[in-house]
Amino acid sequence: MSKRTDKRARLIEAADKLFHEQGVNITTLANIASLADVPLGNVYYYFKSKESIILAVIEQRRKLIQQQFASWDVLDNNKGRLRSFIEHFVTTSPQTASYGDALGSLCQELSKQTGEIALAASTLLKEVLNWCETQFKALGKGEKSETLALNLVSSLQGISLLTLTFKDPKYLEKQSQTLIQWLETV
Amino acid sequence: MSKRTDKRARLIEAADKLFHEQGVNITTLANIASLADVPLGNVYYYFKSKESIILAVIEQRRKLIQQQFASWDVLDNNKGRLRSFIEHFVTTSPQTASYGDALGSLCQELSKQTGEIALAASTLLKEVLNWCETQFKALGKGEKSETLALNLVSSLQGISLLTLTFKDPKYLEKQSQTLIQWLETV
DNA sequence: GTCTATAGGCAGATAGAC
DNA sequence: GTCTATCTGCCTATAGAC
Repeated sequence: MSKRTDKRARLIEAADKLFHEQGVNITTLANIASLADVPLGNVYYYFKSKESIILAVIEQRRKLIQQQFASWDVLDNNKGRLRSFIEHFVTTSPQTASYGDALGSLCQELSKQTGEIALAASTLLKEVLNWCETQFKALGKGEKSETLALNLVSSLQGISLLTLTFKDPKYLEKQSQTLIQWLETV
Repeated sequence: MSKRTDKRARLIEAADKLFHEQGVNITTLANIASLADVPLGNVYYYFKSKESIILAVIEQRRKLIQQQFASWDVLDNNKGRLRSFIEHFVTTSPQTASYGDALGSLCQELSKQTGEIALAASTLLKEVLNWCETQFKALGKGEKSETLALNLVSSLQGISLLTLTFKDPKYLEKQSQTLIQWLETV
């Protein structure tokens, strides 16, 4: 791996972490450069603007999401895939209590901006919805699959906001149990 | 009404609008002063800092929420109160598609900050949860009331995020219908 | 009470030596 | 490819005339 790739990757990783923990708008290029241990002026060799870093972070998140889905897609059990999706929210519930859901926070913040960035963020959430819909279809839910996917994703996003607001992972843990039970009844 | 009250109220109203439409962090005191038609330097006669404006906006939102609840509390029909709450989200769905839910956006953004402000925002959402729980108790749901309130509020907040992300009020409209049906079954 | 002018600091972005 | 120094502009906040 070349140095170019290495530093670039470190900057994206640092930006992703800070965007999640502090928010995109508050995070400065100096913050990112400092965390990535890259001199501020050097950032502009890898990214032409803050906006292009944001886009790179979105694409990084896309890869991460696709990897998670790929790791669950190998499961034989149809409902097990959706259970894994829900349980993943429990795994990250402490971070969610401190900083919110990474994807939800990003969409919330970027959707108020105009242009390319808001669109890019929305396609991320769309991929999540599509994957869930695919799982429900594999369960034979047919036309209902879209609605079920919408219910699942919005429920997890909503409880993530409450978990952040009240700074308590219990909200997410409890709602996940409810959703796993719900999964058996639909 | 004194001039003091008038200008102060205009500043709070302008800040509330801009915080919702752009986000708290992006909004500058110059933006607020301009929209309220108050000279920038004069803002500091009414508020000692940006933080104190944010707190004033939160308290303004609290009054608004309490007024809405009071207007629904006069309804005789127990379920009708909760239906009014849900239908209110439909009424504001176009704004939600553009700027997100006002309360949810505020909590999302402020919860990542430390200190007094995050706490103040969380008590707003808590009041909403408490009101819903009270309504479910009036319906005789007893111990289940807290869980039901949590389901209702998180579902509305989650779908508000999707509505914003995909810039389409339909998400909120559809989910509201689902929730009103759900209300009959619980 | 009101408003202009501006201080002081920090943001994004660039120039140019190495 | 790398990094220091810095430009330019905007932000919060203040000073002080009226």
